[in-house]
Amino acid sequence: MNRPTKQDPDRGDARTRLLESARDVIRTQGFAATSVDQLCQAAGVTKGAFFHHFASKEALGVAAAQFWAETTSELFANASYHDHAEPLDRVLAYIDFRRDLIAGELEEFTCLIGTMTQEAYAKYPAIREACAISMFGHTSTLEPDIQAAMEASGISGSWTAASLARHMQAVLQGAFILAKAGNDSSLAIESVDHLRRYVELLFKNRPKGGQND
Amino acid sequence: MNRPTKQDPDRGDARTRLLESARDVIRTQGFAATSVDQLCQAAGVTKGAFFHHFASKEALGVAAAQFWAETTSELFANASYHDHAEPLDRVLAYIDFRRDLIAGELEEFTCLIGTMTQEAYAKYPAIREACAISMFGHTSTLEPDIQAAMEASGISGSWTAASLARHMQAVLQGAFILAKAGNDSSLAIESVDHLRRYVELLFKNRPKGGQND
DNA sequence: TTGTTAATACCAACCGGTCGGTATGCGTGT
DNA sequence: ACACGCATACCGACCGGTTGGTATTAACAA
Repeated sequence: MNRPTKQDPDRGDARTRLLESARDVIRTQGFAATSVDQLCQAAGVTKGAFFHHFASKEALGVAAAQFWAETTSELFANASYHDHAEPLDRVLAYIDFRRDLIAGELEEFTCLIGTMTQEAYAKYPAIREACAISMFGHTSTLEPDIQAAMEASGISGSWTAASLARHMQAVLQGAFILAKAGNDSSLAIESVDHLRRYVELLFKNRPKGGQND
Repeated sequence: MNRPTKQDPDRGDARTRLLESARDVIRTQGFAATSVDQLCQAAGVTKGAFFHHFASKEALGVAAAQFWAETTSELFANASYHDHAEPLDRVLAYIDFRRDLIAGELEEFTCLIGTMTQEAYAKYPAIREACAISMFGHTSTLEPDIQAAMEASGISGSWTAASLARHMQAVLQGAFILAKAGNDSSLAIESVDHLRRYVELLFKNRPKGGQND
């Protein structure tokens, strides 16, 4: 149980454990259905510690979204889908990577951001904002590869690299919802497969150097 | 304020108003964040009336999902996208219809089922089940047109009509989440446009009578 | 090295208020 | 007469948040 130092001011042990617990519990139960007491029990800390680190339950939601953004961006930055020479291959490898992540229990692969967004967008604007930053921050990392693939294929259609990146995110989010509704992870994989086919079709049947749409 | 009669046993005035209020309030705030008192106030009834019609808050969630399924299936059954000779045109017209529904405020076009599924899938199995019936009940209505379009185009790929119908639903659900995160309905429209392009590409560049994938 | 001060991390008990749910009474249509 | 639809009043449990306080550490002076 190491304490933070002046060189590392924030980031106490209790704080991290609370954020990890928040990620796991909120992902399964949702934000509103999760009580502060439940979070404290899961993290093994007291309520006093909770409100020492977070001004409110909403503030924890914001911090959890940021924590999610940090940890997942690290995961994607270190992933091997970047190791392809062709930009289109990197995009397709990203989709394969996301597909492979869909394994095991629902609580382990679904997205905290998507779950919180639905509950928070009207009631907790600060959480919605943090979710937006996390979500669109991630999609923006996909844009360079998509853009390069478009240029390599001579595509200049009515859609942009940014919009395709966001659409890929939308498919994943929707896939998670269907998996939850049907309680079957293969429903999510199914949609990711359709997404991969879409990207393949987009870049395969291009008119050389012309308008695509 | 007409009361229900013995000839018209269910569907009392208070019950319907509660279900309509549940649809509107839960869609914006989520299920867990919505209190029974709030529902009663929105419907203009007392708590006694609430628990007269619904055994519990969870039972209201189930009834709200069924109510949603009834009203939306009526909307889709009467829509004009069925009035096309070619099955592929009916599928594309369905997508256009869904696209046109995305207008106005978020609370008016987003999906109650998708919202409730995220919160209920682990904590309220009965609600999850009701959401699954509503969601996949709707996607199954799309299958005949997709199947007919596949046969008309001689497509027999690695995907099925049912899976494409579910993928269309996934895109819509994900599009709603992105719209909520970015607080911008055009983010949803953008994804629906990608979905339309996918369906067009699927059926346009077919090998005549051969394997498509 | 040691004593002092200040800041931080954390705890246990508790607060007013709200939660989902219940018990019961009462007016109305049949 | 009486079943039904709903209102009023109320309950114990739990909610998010606050309180006063303690243990640990860093910073600095002697």
